[in-house]
Amino acid sequence: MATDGSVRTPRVRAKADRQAALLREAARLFAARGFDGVSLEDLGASVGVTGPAIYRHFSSKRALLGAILVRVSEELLDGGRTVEEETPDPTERLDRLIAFHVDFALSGADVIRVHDRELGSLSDADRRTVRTLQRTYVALWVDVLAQLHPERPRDDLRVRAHANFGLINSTSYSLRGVGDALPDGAVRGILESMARAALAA
Amino acid sequence: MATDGSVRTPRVRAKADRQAALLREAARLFAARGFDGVSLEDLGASVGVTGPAIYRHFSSKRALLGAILVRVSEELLDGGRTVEEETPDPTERLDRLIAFHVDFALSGADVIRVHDRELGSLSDADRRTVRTLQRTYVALWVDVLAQLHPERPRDDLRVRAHANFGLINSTSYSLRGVGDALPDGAVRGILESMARAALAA
DNA sequence: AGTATATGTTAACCAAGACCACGGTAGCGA
DNA sequence: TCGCTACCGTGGTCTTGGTTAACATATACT
Repeated sequence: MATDGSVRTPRVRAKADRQAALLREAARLFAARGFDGVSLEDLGASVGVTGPAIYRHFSSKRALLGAILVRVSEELLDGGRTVEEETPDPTERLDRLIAFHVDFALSGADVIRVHDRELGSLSDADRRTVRTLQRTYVALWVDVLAQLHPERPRDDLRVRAHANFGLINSTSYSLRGVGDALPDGAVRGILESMARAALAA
Repeated sequence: MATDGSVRTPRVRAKADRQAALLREAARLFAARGFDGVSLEDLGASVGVTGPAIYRHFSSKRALLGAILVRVSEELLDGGRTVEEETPDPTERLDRLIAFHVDFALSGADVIRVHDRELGSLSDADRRTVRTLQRTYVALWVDVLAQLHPERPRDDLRVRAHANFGLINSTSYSLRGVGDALPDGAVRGILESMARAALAA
């Protein structure tokens, strides 16, 4: 019998599934109506349980938001680190960072939207964690940019990195009812070329 | 004696001042803590008045938010229209639109932040109004871009316009504790050159 | 001066919603 | 089969906060 953390029985799997469903639905609802705009009752209903049942999976509503934001920040940083390790050449590394971030923004628009919208609703501890992960991710971009533009001060590059995120993350806003008219992948190409041009300017 | 709408006496001026203060403080607080994160008591206190007193100036909390967002959307559109009328040449017009929007974002970071964050907290009527103003403003950008890139479909250009807004509006997020290290006006220059490059790509 | 009106205050009212306590049920090992 | 435990539903508590009601005051016009 498995005494380690592997899946043991339908019971634990069911629990894991429900947790995953809660995280997914919470991201969707928070993105659409905001953290305060979603009641636990609503959230529970959208995964087929009542409100208080959520406390079997998360210790509070804030903790649930924390789980979402910490996870997305980690995924972002992990992806960025992978690119960093695999791509020594700065020019190519920047390209791959852009591609990764665009991909991330397009596939997880909900989560991205919550990410830069509901930071203030976090517990202090979670907010510190997320902020640190974010800062590290930004630093990773600033490092590449510093290699490509050694003459520019780091503060300058930080502003550019943030502007770049704003550009790419715009999809989480604009795709509401527009992007569907464009062929699949077209948005990706547009954003990548715009980001490259903006960062090279 | 003035029977028209002009300022008559200290009374009306005081009222106008208080209204203006409320709008200003509300924008600041909503930007910092979100619409639901600010109570009328908080807001009142920050202008030297109790919570319920706000009802002498606005019919509801939502109406107050509506006033902020409608006003900013109108200012944006007005500014855009002025540029449109005064600048026939497309290249120059785009440059001036960029300069105007950057200026707007830098001077009214709070309002910008609230603008693309709390649209969902509006009454239906106000939301329609704001959306219409927004659409018109976007169309104004798409028109210029269409002159410069006649071969591109309008949906393509709309995505570019939104990405451009995301880029420029990023200041309302990133300036929290970064931008102060840069000389005044440096951020403006960075954003303008990035926006130009991104839209030309 | 005297009255009406604009603007505030304080004290309720009320709904929404996060969270808790209790009881039931169903899966899991013996 | 028999408990044991995790999970969930129901009902309730308590706080927060928007909104209204009743009352006070100062201003502005007659």
